[in-house]
Amino acid sequence: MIDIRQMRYFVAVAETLHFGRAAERLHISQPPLSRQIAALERELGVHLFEREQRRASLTPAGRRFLEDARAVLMSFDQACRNARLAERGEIGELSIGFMMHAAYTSLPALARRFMAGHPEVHVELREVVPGALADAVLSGRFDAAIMFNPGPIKGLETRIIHRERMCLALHPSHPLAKRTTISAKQLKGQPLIATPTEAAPMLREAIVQYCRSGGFEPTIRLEVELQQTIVSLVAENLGIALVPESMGKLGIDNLVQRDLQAAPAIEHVIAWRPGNLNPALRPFLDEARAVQPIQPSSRNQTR
Amino acid sequence: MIDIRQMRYFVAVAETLHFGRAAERLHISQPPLSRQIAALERELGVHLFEREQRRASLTPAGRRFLEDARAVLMSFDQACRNARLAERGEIGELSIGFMMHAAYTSLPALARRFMAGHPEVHVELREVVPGALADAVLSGRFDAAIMFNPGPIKGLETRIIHRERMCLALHPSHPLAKRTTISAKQLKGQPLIATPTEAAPMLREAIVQYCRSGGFEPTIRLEVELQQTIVSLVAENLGIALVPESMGKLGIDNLVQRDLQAAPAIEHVIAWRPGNLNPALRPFLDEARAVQPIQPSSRNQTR
DNA sequence: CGATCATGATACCGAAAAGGTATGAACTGG
DNA sequence: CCAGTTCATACCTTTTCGGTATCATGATCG
Repeated sequence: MIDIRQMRYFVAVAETLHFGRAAERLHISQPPLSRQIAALERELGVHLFEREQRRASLTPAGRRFLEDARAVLMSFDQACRNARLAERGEIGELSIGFMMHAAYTSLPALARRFMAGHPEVHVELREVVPGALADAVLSGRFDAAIMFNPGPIKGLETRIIHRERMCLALHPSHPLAKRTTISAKQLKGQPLIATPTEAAPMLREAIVQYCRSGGFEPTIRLEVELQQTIVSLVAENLGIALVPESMGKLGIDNLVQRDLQAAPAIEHVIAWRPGNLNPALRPFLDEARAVQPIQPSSRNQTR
Repeated sequence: MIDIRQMRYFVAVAETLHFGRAAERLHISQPPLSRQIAALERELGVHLFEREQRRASLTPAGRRFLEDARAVLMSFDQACRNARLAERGEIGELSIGFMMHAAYTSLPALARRFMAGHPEVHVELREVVPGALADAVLSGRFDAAIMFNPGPIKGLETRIIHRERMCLALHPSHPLAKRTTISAKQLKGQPLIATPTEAAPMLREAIVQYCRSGGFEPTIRLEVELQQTIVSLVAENLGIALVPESMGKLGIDNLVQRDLQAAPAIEHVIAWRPGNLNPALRPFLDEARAVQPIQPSSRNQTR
């Protein structure tokens, strides 16, 4: 009968694609590992690895099984942890990743509500650059994360919890600061400050798209990872930036914000891995429902 | 080390609360089972059962573990099945439960779209009385179901896919048939035909609520399980009924529908068990997103 | 109240399975 | 063609599992 150990062995081999190193990682010797994998393939009736010429690789069925096996192992381990935590009355620990923008918008209310309602849960909040959040949730590093809406990602469930418009941040002395509303065309030729694609892909994409709607490719003069740095640089008059409106809450001197015509909106979502058995996750997501953005669906839903 | 077999044993004992019968179900004798459970408790460091005087019962931690263990076992078995299916190129089988109302509204488009995009998936569609759907999904009988919105249910994720108003169905000769719009008050004293609470709790609830808003308790003269029967009986002039507007699509003779003032709306949701590893489920849910009801959230979401 | 029954735990044994070492087979690369 | 790498096989030892027999405890009933 197939058991969880064989799954662990399989994942180790699938991740290293090397029986020797996988065995090392599992603290067993190589021959038993080979035998267990062979037994697993025999019992499943499925070829998981392609063994051609000293190089192991996954078959399509193996890739499928790797995905599932990872999820099963995480659930399995979490189930054991849950039992121990439940025994001690600590219903759980919850680790939430978020990007800086959330710290000024949806996160504070959400965290406050949840922690008030669940005092026995230890909550870990950790700020990370937006681009790293999806992977961190998938790998189990975080139980949930607040990030820009990345569209559908395999293995992630998301729900929109905040939506805000972008605006233009600039130095008070900047010529464009005289206007109340600025159109995309007027940005042509202006030196922009923005995050690199890796740090916040969706935000960067929104900025580029908006510029294209004005008929030009944006000139990104400076790339910096942190949003705080972007606005400080704008306040130093080193360029202008398209930022979410909530950045105004930073209260930075020598910085003004102006409306954009047909301003692009950017959505914050809460993302989690379905199948995550952390008992504290579900109530947290339920709280997140309550802080949903201004959109009729949240009024109409009875849930 | 804890393994999947011990989890299976635990679930069997937890479900029967009887070591002897659990052992029988597992096709082993009782002593090894006792030993495995004891080992599991020792390795977890958690008391799962309260053994007092010939009666085994679950501790709170045991209940928690039972829930998780069931989910883990389902995922585990599905992972093995997935591997076999993937090997054969049949990416999957998907079984969908639905209530009769969905057959005239959201289901046809959804099923057609999904099957067109996933010809290799074998889809099983099965009609069931609405009240049985939630349990059928939780038990794994169906991968997903289309039902009336039951509000939050532990272990179920739901998404609204259809919303329609209720209307009044009556025989053309009925006095109320002369009016175009009927208020709740005017229904007072009228003999209603409706489903019993067990068959369609949410529908029944909506009807009762609407009558109360008219200041009276409804008189349900006839209770029948099937919606088709309800409208036939109305066509036989045995009473009137509050039914979803889409029932008109049945095209029944001697039946007319009239608008209700402040008509209650009833929502259809698609429900599934998060953690269900069936590879065909995710694409099906994605298709379901596309047939979301007339509500801004579906227009605004980029996903 | 004592005999009997029901139920889970313990003791002990043989069988199955897991892991370890040594070694073989197949391929690579100089 | 030989050394090196990498996975598979052979064989042995240890562990673990399930089975039978039996015990301890509390319930049930005449």
